[in-house]
Amino acid sequence: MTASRVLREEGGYSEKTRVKVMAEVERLGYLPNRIATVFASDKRTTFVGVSIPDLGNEVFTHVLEGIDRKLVSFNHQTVLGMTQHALAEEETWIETVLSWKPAGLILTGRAHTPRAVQLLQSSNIPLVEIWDLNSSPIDMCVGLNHFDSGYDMGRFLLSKGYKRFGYVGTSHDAANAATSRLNGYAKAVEDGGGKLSKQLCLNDIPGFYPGFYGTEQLLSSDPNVEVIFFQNDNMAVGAVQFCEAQKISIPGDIGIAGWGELPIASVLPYRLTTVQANHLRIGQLAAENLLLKISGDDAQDVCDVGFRLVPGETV
Amino acid sequence: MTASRVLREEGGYSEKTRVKVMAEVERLGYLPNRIATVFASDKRTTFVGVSIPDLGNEVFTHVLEGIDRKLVSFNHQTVLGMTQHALAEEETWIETVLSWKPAGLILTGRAHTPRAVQLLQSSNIPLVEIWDLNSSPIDMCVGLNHFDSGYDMGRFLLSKGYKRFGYVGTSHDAANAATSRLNGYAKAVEDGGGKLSKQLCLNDIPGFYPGFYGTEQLLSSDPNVEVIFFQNDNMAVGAVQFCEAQKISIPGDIGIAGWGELPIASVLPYRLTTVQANHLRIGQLAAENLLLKISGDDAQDVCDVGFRLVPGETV
DNA sequence: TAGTCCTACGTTACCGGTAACTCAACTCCG
DNA sequence: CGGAGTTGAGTTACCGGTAACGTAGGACTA
Repeated sequence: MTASRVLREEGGYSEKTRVKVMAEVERLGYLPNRIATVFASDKRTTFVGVSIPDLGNEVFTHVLEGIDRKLVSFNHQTVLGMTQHALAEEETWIETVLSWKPAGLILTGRAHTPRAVQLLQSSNIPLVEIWDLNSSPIDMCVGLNHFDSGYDMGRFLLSKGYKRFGYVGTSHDAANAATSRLNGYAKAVEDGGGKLSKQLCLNDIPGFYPGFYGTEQLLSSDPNVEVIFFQNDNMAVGAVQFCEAQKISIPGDIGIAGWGELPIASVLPYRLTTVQANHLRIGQLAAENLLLKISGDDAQDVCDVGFRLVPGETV
Repeated sequence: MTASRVLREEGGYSEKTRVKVMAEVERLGYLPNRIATVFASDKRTTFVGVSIPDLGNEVFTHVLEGIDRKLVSFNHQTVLGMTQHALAEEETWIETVLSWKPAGLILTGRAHTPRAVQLLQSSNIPLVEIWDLNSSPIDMCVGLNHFDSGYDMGRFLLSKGYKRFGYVGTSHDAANAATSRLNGYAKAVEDGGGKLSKQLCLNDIPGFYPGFYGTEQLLSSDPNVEVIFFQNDNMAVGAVQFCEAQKISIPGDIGIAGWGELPIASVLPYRLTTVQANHLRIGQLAAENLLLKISGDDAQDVCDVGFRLVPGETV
């Protein structure tokens, strides 16, 4: 018991005893069994479950990095969950992770199975839903309004005089955030009297090459599209490469817009039209708020990190 | 006790009892406490600690994805550790993770602090060191020979007639694997009578933009360099963009070579000279071998996944 | 029919910490 | 100098599972 007190620096022991205990620790190469600690006092582990749709989508690696950096600096560990965009997978993962008594959870997306919601509520664990803003989260929420960002992009493109619009995305869509963007975009186009003449949902990750062949597909099925909004910047860059290869002039023949301001954008010879979203910041804020709740402090329930439309030279 | 047996499907109970137990489980919304299980029978958790240098380096997100996919399909969970390329950070992380009784560990890199090695050995936990091949691993190893890949690139570039060589990398270097490549490259250049006239180590992540400004720095300090080998493809693409912006012809004025065959390469209008390494495969193999050891089976101690030099049009 | 085995279920102790309590010795004060 | 408070250390019970063992009663066998 005295050794336990010394190791927890809880006080109630003399310096002489402390030295003796530490000497034994050293001699035995003693490593505490944290499992026993959690078990004993019905505490939680220092694990934080973090579910993201997948790592193939560059956007989420930035979010994850923001989360992990913050968690580590407060002595917590990230337990990864890749849900592959399937709510059923998420539910299974939540159940597993909860059985390990995590300190908290961070979930990407606001949609969950009813049973998952029930598990989360009854577990009473601090929880942050990230990515898509949710004004009534289960517990807390950090994100941005994807619908609005799509709507703003639609209005911006309309203001540039475009009439026939296209969209290319993938099924790798975090909790339908990209679909929200598409919906906002479609609404703006409709409100402004334009026509969303073609939209494509590829069964692929939203990377460079899907942007490349997605553009090819879209243009071959509807050559009259004047501007294409992509799920993210990497896809848009793939599109730009396709157009260059095909001698299609940008923005002369076609306009290209991306989303997310990914690293590739920084080395292009022109400014890509895109929406800037601070992915790292979402991760950091989510982890910060979670840590506040974990340590019993108050945290803001809903955090809107916002977005910024970047008018570029590709439209 | 009977309930415990039913839930573990261990046998030794009647169908009638099983139904009764399951009904109670349902009624109470009972979730087993896995912490108690681990504690009780001195078993291990289903966590696998995975340390990678950082997520900003795209290469490792692929490795991580390979690992996690495999682990999840065998009911294990990934506990992330970003060591930020610091052995001291790794040691701290190892100590923390070990105290949670993980089923196994996967570490990026072969260099560890002496204390870390001692902790790992005495914990007697299945362990895979990945990335750089190590013929005498602590336990197991999956990777490729980075020195050789650099050497081969050096020889290949020599065979193309280059005399003055450059290198641009970053300090974000997984366990000095990139440094091994540089050493191999330098050796080849020396052996072949060329001159490694300038090498740069940027304090940044090995991404597009560092490739861009790294090229600028290198060329301004030594304009006579004829070919540059980059830490990875993303940096090389940044370099290509820099050269296009400056109207420097590739491969006419300068040769560019990357490493790793990253996704961006698939949409470029020319084939980038690079080394192909199957990152996803490294992750999968590492997880596979680890799971074998965890379940008590034999696993290959050293796995060389190899590499393949891709002669492109940029040299 | 007695002895043996098997099945289904129950009992006990234990894993390694810690909360809550007890207690001796020492300090401090009016 | 006696009673109250403080300090450092020890004792006990408990967290929620499971290993190991115990046992009643039915089936099977010699």
